[in-house]
Formats: sequence, structure tokens, C-alpha cells
Amino acid sequence: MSMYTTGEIAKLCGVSVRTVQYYDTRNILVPSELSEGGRRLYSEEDLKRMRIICFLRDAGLSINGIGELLTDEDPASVIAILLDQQERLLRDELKERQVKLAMVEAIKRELKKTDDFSVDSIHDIAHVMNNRKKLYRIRITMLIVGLISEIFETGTFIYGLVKGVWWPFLAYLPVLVGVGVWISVFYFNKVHYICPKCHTVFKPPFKEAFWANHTPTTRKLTCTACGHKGFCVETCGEEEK
Amino acid sequence: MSMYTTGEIAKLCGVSVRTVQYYDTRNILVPSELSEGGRRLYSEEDLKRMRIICFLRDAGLSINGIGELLTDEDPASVIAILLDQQERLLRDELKERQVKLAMVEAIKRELKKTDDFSVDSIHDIAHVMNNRKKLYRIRITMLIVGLISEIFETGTFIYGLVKGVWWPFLAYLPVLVGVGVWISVFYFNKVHYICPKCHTVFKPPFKEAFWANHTPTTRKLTCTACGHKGFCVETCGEEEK
DNA sequence: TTGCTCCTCACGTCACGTGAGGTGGC
DNA sequence: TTGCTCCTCACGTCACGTGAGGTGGC
Repeated sequence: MSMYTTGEIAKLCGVSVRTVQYYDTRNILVPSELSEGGRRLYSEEDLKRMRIICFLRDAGLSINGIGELLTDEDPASVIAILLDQQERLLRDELKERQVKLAMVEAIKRELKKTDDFSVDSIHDIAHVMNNRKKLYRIRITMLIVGLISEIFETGTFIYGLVKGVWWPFLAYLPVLVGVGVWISVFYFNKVHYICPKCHTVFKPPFKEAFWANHTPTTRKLTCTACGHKGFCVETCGEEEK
Repeated sequence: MSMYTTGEIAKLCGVSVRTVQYYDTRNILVPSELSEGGRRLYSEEDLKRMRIICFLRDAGLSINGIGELLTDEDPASVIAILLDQQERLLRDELKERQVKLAMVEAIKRELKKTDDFSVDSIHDIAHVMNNRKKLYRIRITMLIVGLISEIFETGTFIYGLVKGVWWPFLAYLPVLVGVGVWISVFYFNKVHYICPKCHTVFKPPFKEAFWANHTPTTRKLTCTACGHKGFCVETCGEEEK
């Protein structure tokens, strides 16, 4: 008997008047009566339906989906499908935001290292971030080769101490030096640097790179393009498959 | 000297031709030349700029934001603001999806318990989910009161065993019964049931509810509205502040 | 009579996708 | 000459928000 106006339905369901009107135009919730003046009048049943709509909307279901559900003759299977779809969608969107958040945080970290920022610095950051995994693999390879070599050296040394036989240790010494040289050549052959001034990716001469002052991610070099001398971010080659 | 066409830029940056054109109309990336036939021609610098745009876009920055960044005279502070905003936005969106995902999963669980599904069942589920926390608090209160009472009983019993003095145990017995009755009355006073047939929220007579067959979340009752007898989902009262 | 609520257009949102119908360039 | 690429409109997306200008109902 007592009917609700648009505004009352809106207030009871915590939405705007516009939303209630919109659901009418979309045929999701058509008022069961109209006043003589053309105003929408909603019944108790309509309110219940609106509550269902808002509940499903809060779970992120689309208005189209809710509409299908409310008109279909087999709502049980429709809602099962909708919920499955929605779950997959939400999981995808979650993963997407997580990836983007990780990117934003990585950019912020890189920015902190950057002084003398210009728009081109972003290009450098993009380059470094894209090649980070490759650089990581190169460093790991280096580390493993170095470690194995170290283990051999230590082994022959201990053998010398215990048995008094020193020739394996001595014989291994030149090999150790060779491995060291090979590691350095391998590394500087793979690795490139980005000039903080002209943002060119360049390859310094081996000798300068080898003796240069450095931090874990940068090295003080002279840019081969602009001649600027300063700490350059380490990255790796262009070769992309 | 060598210039890129729209399609080349698109392919190099992994976007559609339409996107490249769109960035032109939005003044984000205007080609530095036009051919006589009116075709867009992009320089090496343009390509670099496009790469920056795509990189930032992949992190979720808006085209407007990227546009500001690329034209502002103080890009360093603009990007800091943009990244902070973006981080907050992404965290908010993450939380929102997580809440929605939890809702979808909860609805799916409730649906599995529901047999004889109709659209009104969703209304019941919404009701149950909204009042779940309240119901949980009521049950916890019950449990705590019951446990304290149990501890007292056990205490007086052990005292009786050890000291041979049984009057505290005997004196506590009627209190225990009283607490039991109080708990039951308190519980059935707070709790309501939803008829699976007519979806009315009703309150059964105490006697029927007390002796009724039940599961952790339902109880076999006769609906006071439609007379249907079956397992009704337990929920709690309407009183919302 | 005066507020208040409600009504219907109609445009805007965001970053493009998708044709339609026409043309440049190898 | 024939494909292929590119060009410019112009509409559509999703769930409303936001006026504008007018009216119903206490």
C-alpha cells in the first residue's frame, strides 16, 4: 500500500537518485507504479529487488549481468556463471594492479638514485628496468664461476696444508688468474653504461671500466658520446630476441 | 634523417596505429613532420618519447598526467607527484578488488548451502552476510559465558575430590542450570531465522527452536509466515544503528 | 506561496576500438 | 595496376555525475 518515492529508495539503499532513475531506464528496476504527475512509485517488492541489485553491484557484478539474472528463467545457473566470471575478472585485475604497483615502486627507487633529472632519465630507467633480469643473470653466472674457482683454490690449499704436497695449489694459481681475467672480460663485454648527461648507452674501454671507481649499480666513467665524466648506471646490451 | 611512419612506431612500441594517432590528437606525441600527402612522420626523438610514454602508461599513469610531465618546466616534481598519486590509487584499487573478491567467494559459499534457489535467495544471503559479524559476536559472548560457568563447575568438582568438601559443587549446580537457561534465552532472543521458501525473517517459539534438529548454521523450524517446515538459516535481528 | 523533490534531456568521463569511406606510396 | 598502409570522421564503451530548465506535492 505505502509506496516509496525515488528519493526514499535512494536513501534506503545508499545510492543517488540518479542511480535509481538510471536503473529504470536500463530496465533493471522499473517502478511498479507511476503517479499522475509522472513520478516513480516503488513497492515493498521493488525495494527488496533494489537491495538485491545493490548487493550484487557491491560485489562488482555489471548492471547487464544483474539484469540478465533478474529476468532469466534459470537464475541459478546464471548467477553461478556470473560469479565465476567475476572471480576470474577480479583475480586478473588484482594481478594487474600488483604488477603496476611494483613498477611504480621500482620507478620511485630508481628516481631516488637519479640526480639531475630530466624527462630522458625516464628512458634510462625504462631501459635499466627492462634489462634488470638479464643483468642479474650475468652477475649470477659470474658469481658462480668465481665461487667454483675459489673452492678449487681453497681445496688445493687445504690439501697442501694437510699432505704437504703443494704442487696442485701452485699449478692451479695461473688457472685462477685466468678465470679472473676471463670473468672480467666476459662481464665488461656484456655490460653497458648510460651517461647521466646525454643519456646515451655506451661501452667504455676495458681498461677504464676495470679500474674505475664504482658502486653496486654505477661506475665512474667518461661518456664516449659527450665526454661527460660521472657515475653511470650499469645495464646490459641491446640484443633482444 | 630516416623517419618512422605511424605503423612503424606502433609496431616498435607494441601498440595499435589508432593509439599512435590518438596521442597526436591529444598532443601527447605530435609527429615532428608531415609528408606531402598528410601522413605522420616520426623522428628518432619521437620514438624515444613514445617509448617513455608507453613505459609510464604501463605503470598505469593517465595520458593527461604523462602529458603534463612531458610539457612541464619542472618534470622532476611532476613525476614525483604523479607516482605518489598512482601508488595511492593502485593501493586503493587493490583493496577494493580484494574486498569484492572476498564478497564473491562468500556468496559462492552461501550458494552451495542453498537448495531451491530463487532470486530472493540472494536477498537472504545479503541479509546473512551483513549480519554475520553481529551473529559471530553473539555466539562468542555465549561461548565465553558458558566456558566461565564450566570452569567454575570443574573447579568446585576438583575441590570436592581433593578436600572431600562437596557443598560448593552442590551449591553451584543450580547456578549452572540457571546460566544454561539464561544462555539459551539470550541466544534465541537475539537470533532470527530465514524461511527458505517464502524468505521471511521470522522468530520461532522458544520451545520449538530449543528442541529443533540443527546444524552449525541452520535449524529445522516451521515458518511462522508460510507454515513451511525445513532447515532455516540462522541470522540475527534487524536492529541496525 | 515557498521550499523541496522529482522530472527529462543531454553532455561528459577514459583511452582507445571499430567500422566507413576515401587516399598515399611502393 | 594492385595490395597495403594510412587518413579523418564518428559512434561506442560503463555506470552513472552534473548541470539546465521545468514541474509536482506537501
